[in-house]
Amino acid sequence: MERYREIGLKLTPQRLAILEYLDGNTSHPSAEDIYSCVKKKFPTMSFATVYNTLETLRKRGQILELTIDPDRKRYDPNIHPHNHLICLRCKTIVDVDLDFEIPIPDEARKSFDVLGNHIEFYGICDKCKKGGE
Amino acid sequence: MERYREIGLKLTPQRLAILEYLDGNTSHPSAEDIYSCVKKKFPTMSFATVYNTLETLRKRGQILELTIDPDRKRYDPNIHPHNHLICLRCKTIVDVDLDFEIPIPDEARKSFDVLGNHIEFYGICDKCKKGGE
DNA sequence: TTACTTGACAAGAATGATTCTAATGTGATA
DNA sequence: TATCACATTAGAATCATTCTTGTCAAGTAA
Repeated sequence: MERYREIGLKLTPQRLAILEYLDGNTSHPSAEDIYSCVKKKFPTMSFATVYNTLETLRKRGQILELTIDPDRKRYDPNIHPHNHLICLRCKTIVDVDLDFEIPIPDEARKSFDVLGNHIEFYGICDKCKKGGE
Repeated sequence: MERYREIGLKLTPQRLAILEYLDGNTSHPSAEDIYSCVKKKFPTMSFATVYNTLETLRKRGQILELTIDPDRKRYDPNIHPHNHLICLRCKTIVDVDLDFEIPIPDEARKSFDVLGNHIEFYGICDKCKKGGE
């Protein structure tokens, strides 16, 4: 946790609660998920604090902002290169840790500095397969 | 264009204008982009019509809804399997047509019906590289 | 060609995620 | 322990998207 102070973050109780919630969390929570959980401990917690903290962490490369869910942004504290699989029905996201060798296409390199890539797998999870029509 | 009638779409002038705008369009427009262009021809065009039409096309597999842009949904009339590269600054999206063999990981298959995948490349485009700070 | 039916359209309100504002509070440092 | 830069709060504002309701028109069949 000290590493956060080292990158110039003030460690407020609210931030620590958010960091603790995120630490090791593989549920790819939304801002709302984080807010409603941390609010239990800090009833005066504001949505703005959640968004501010997430943005600060993102800018310092401590979390990933995922765009795979069409309804809302999702956040991932695992910053090692990995990929994701989302259920198109319930929007559950799971990690896909296999490492694929994706060559950066010349076509792309011509006019872009390509910084990275991310593979989105999509499908239907078991739960939705059984429950849903 | 007749193919749209065949899949049960009523071909209204508004829809034809939207379809014409999308046909061969590789700019990955947002709903706003589509609206503001088509509105020139149909000044009474409503946003709801754009969204309704896009949703109808999507449900029938005639367009792709892209989630790669964190700010808004983007639409792609090219439904052949392909990937995308986005500029993190200006959100320009270009097609990456190379076909990668992405094996569906067992880990994922265990608890999901995996239906497909999509690779997002991200970087900075030449224009932003020069213009931006 | 006409009338019918179903689905599409328009206008604007509503929703909901996210961002902004302005006033107040507080870690970290010296 | 005082200071200051930055964080927090509450609530308003924004903006993409969806919904509602009344009207209209494409496609079909007579």
